[in-house]
Amino acid sequence: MQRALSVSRMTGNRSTFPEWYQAVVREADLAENSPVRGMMIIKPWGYGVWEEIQRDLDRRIKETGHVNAYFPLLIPLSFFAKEAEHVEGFAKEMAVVTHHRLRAVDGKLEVDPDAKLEEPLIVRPTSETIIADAFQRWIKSHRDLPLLINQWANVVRWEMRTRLFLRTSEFLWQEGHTAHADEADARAETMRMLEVYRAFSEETLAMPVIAGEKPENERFPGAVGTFSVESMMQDGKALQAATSHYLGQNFARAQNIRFQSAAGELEYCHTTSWGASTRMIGGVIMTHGDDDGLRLPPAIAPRQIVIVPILRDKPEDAEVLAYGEALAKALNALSALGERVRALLDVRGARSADKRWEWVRRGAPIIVEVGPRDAAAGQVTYMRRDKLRDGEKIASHAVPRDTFLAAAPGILAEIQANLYADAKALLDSNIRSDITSFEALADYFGAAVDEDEGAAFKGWVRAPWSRPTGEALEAVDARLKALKLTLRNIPLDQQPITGPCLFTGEPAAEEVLIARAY
RNA sequence: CGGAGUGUGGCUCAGUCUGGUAGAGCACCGCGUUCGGGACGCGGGGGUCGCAGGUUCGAAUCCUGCCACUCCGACCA
Repeated sequence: MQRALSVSRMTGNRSTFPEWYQAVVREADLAENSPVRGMMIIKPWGYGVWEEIQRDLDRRIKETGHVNAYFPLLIPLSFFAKEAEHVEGFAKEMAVVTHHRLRAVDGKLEVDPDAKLEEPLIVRPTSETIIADAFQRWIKSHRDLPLLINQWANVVRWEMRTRLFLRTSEFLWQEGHTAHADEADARAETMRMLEVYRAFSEETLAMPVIAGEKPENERFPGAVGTFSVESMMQDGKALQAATSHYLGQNFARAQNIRFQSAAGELEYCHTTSWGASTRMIGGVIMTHGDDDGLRLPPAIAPRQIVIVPILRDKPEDAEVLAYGEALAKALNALSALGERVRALLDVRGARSADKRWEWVRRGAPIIVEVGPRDAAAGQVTYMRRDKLRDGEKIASHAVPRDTFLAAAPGILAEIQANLYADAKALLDSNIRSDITSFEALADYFGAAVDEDEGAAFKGWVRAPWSRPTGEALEAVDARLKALKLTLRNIPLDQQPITGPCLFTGEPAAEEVLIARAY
């Protein structure tokens, strides 16, 4: 039997995992590269997934008291200079607009030197500075606080090396920006949104994560504290799925965001920012995909149930189509996972077998076939994308139509839960906390760092450490880098410390998560 | 920006070493037989062989330069 993908993700050869990933993106019709280097075209099925992600995450953001607004795409260069670490962190990847007009010379367009901008404009890599500028004007009194704003937008970061969804020069995201009267309130906000991301990742994306604080060398430029949710991909590498930052008063001081307190004093606000992007789609692919293509959690599947009619260019086709239409209508009237079921009757003129496999590759959670026999018997034949195969055989189930209608919402919920359980099992069984020395760490991940090193799957390590800072932390980072490892985060959910610091031998303060990362 | 590799119909590639009328499979279009587990037959459409120069009677093939893409690093959501 021919398989959906020409490459398998689990061949034991590490270099094929990226190939498998690319094959899924292509075969599932999610996105493709564009004429502009590093910028992707998100195709309708991929964008449909993003719309479901937006819808669910937007609801969670609003339920926690935030409102949406929109700020400009272009930011005056001088705004970035106001926060030293911030500009330093983004300087190397900013796209700059310097002119506002072209002119035609000998039939060719060129930049008009007379149209040079007084001040260059930056295509936003993130919007802290332009939003801070607005906050500075909006906030006068403690009664204006907290100010809780979210923006859905695109941003541009001129990346050297890009990968569809995981790292593109332009990406779509939401960025939350809030201002508070004091540190405690701002820190509570930072943690509240981290929890929103945790819940969203696990409940909606079916992607288990470990939430924690980033070590200081991994902080967002300009932040006092950065927190992340980290997810384990099927090759064992970690993906930072979302981040939440406590910015202290850094941006408030840089851009003069002040309020008059109840006591009449002028005080600087404490601000936060937090974001999640189209990268999460890459995470979903690498968490749930298999050798037949994508498997979508029902919560974010643009179509949760796809009905493929078995047609034969015969009079009985009309009956099959009518049967299918009625079934789609009945399914769309149901609710599952807290919202309306999204079902589709695929009436395109392609062969049934081709359509069926296309939906398998795209990851539709339930694929239903209705043919003359089903129509006559009042039944449906369906297959579940989470359990597509029984060995080499496709596992399909024929049940009475009413039975299926009654069961469908439950099956969708079960698929959602199954995908999560599988990913959770991978995560839980691949975090080692029995590594007690740096040598053992190097041993586990393999001292060799050449090309063909990673034959075996390597998970993550939780290890005690003394939370070094400054140069001591840089030294730790350098030692890890030699092993292609990074500090992911310091899990909020700490386990008992098992020994001294893995790096310094000093008494350990807490556990840190170590992994190879995207 | 470094290292490696690849550029030939939409896709995957052969052909390049050894210069001599541009090919295959898949996909696409038409007709027919099929269709309930990734169909088959017959017929068709589609490529200035990444770009620019050079060598040659003749270049996908040899030479020079450039460009793009992929993978691996550095950077990062």
